[in-house]
Amino acid sequence: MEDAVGYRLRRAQLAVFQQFNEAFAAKDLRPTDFAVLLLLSCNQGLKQSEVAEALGIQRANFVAIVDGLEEKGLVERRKSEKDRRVQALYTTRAGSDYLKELMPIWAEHEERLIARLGGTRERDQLIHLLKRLCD
Amino acid sequence: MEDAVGYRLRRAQLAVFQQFNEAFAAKDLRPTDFAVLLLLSCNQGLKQSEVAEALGIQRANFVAIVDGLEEKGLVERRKSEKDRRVQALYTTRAGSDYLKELMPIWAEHEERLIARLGGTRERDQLIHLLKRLCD
DNA sequence: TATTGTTATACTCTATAACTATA
DNA sequence: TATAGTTATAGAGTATAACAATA
Repeated sequence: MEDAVGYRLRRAQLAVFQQFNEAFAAKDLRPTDFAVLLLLSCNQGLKQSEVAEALGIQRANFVAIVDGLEEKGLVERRKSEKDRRVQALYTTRAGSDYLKELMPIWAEHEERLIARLGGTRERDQLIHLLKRLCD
Repeated sequence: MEDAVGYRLRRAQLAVFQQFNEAFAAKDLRPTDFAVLLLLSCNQGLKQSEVAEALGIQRANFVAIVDGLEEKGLVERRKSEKDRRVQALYTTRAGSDYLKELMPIWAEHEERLIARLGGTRERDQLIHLLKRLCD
């Protein structure tokens, strides 16, 4: 039981998300919001449904998340010219500025995790194994 | 982003829990229910709050879980003689019989995960790393 | 017909405070 | 006064179906 993969994953995820929330407490930002900003910053113009799928969120539930980020002025929806059905997502200037503030906090958060794991080698191993579970 | 520890943990947990639910679909059993049965089978008489804490569930939310298992006749609450405040939890005969049915399904589930990871060595590595994140 | 985004809705999970009975 | 279990409740998160606009 102690060594059940699912149980261990759940406990680890709980611990890591809690640490994330503590690190970002002053920023009023959920892990998902951060993930959207980070994803868009490297992939401007992704379709709304592409971002949702990339993060494992159903498109119906993703609407409110984008609404929130848009209200905060961090993200912008633009109707695609090629296909008028799709909303292409972009970070605003404010959004990318905000992300620049967040990156050091995130880097520190990841460093703390690496320290717990015992080093970057161990972190890489972990990521590798976690990816295998998702194929 | 692809390699953020928290993101990878979330995706992996989602995938593993989904596979668990598929494996146990015919059994009408959630991961948490199974965890309670398994934990009690090796630790009869644990306090309700001890089981809750062991599973990372708040005692207030754990009440309904025990209610459900008790209604199904799988688990039993007994007031402790030493301390009349505490509910000691035990699996019933039906509960341990049921668990015996579940164990092969669970074993198969874990085997599938081990296959994905590449072997038991990799599984042990993963468990080791996940435990480190929870200290 | 099929797809994208959306709305509405229900269900589960989680978090918090307050109550009770015991200690 | 403190603790174990309980209740109530509000807030997230998640799942599903149906609709409008567009393809």
